[in-house]
Amino acid sequence: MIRLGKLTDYGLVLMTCIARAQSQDGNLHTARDLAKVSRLPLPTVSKVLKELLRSGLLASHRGIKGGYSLARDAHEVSLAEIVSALEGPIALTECSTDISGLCDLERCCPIKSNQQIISQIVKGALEKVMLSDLVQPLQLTAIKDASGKLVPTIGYLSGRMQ
Amino acid sequence: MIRLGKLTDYGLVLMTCIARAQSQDGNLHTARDLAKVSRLPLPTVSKVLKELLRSGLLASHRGIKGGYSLARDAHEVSLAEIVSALEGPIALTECSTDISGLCDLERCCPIKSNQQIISQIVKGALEKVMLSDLVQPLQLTAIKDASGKLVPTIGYLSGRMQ
DNA sequence: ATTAAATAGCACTGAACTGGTACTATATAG
DNA sequence: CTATATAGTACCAGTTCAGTGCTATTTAAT
Repeated sequence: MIRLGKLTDYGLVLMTCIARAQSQDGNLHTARDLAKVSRLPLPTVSKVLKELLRSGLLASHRGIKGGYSLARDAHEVSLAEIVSALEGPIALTECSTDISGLCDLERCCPIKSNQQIISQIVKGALEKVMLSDLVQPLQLTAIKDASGKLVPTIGYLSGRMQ
Repeated sequence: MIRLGKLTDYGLVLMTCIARAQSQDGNLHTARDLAKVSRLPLPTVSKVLKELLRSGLLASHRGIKGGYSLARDAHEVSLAEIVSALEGPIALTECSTDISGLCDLERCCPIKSNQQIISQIVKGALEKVMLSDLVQPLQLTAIKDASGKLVPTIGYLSGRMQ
């Protein structure tokens, strides 16, 4: 299984919660409130929010009446950014990053260039989905590429899905 | 970083090695030979090959003059299959699998259905790349979908890349 | 038949990573 | 000045993973 850490999962949930609430009241949201809404333990929520802040995806305000809010509009934040913020650069293997010296095979690895491309494919897929898309239900659809093959993509539902 | 275990990485390298060699001589390949070619430690290579065998991606022949070979043509094995064989079902989070009871939020998780779709996107991307594609260099290209957006995809190089 | 070489299938271990927690410092509204 | 919130760091425990070792089984060649 291609793993995404639990904290990243929480991050997606929290960002979605903030985006949902913010579209309604536009206020700041304390870690305490978000923990209650998301039903996640407060310390963990706090930790994740700090990470998201550090990456510039959230804005914060200290002191009493403080809290967190989205730094950008939900339409302008991709899943790739959220994942990168909590997991580091998106790459399927260490070899796929630009950092060298991580892999013994580096000199002669037969598939290095291909791996980078594979990572790019996955990254591209995540870049296509925006935070705003998570606020409302999505539907998986497919389009045909130049050669007639089906390419999975996403789109909004015209009716209700669930 | 979306992680793929080292063993899975090795699996991709080994499958590629076998596919490359097989297209030339068509013989069986012993774990020992593959370890030498891939420059990976023999015990680990052996372990990975056993896994790939168990998943039906490889065929084996015991005894002296034994070895491994591809169970299917390289054109008919997708990366998704290789990854699944070594990592389990492709899903970005446990929530995305069909197994229930793994997540406390299950009852009220606000983005469960979306997560399943996200996993599907990534899985779809991996299903589009076949083992045979790894044997020769790939190039990342982009096509336009119905709405005019660019969709990352892959294609062969007309010239030399490296 | 015997032997050598190869896969099959365990079970084990050491290390790294991750999720989670605690504590202290800092800022701010009232 | 105080209560409440974030900021930052450091730490701990559990789990997972890569890697190893050992034994059984199969098979070709002698």
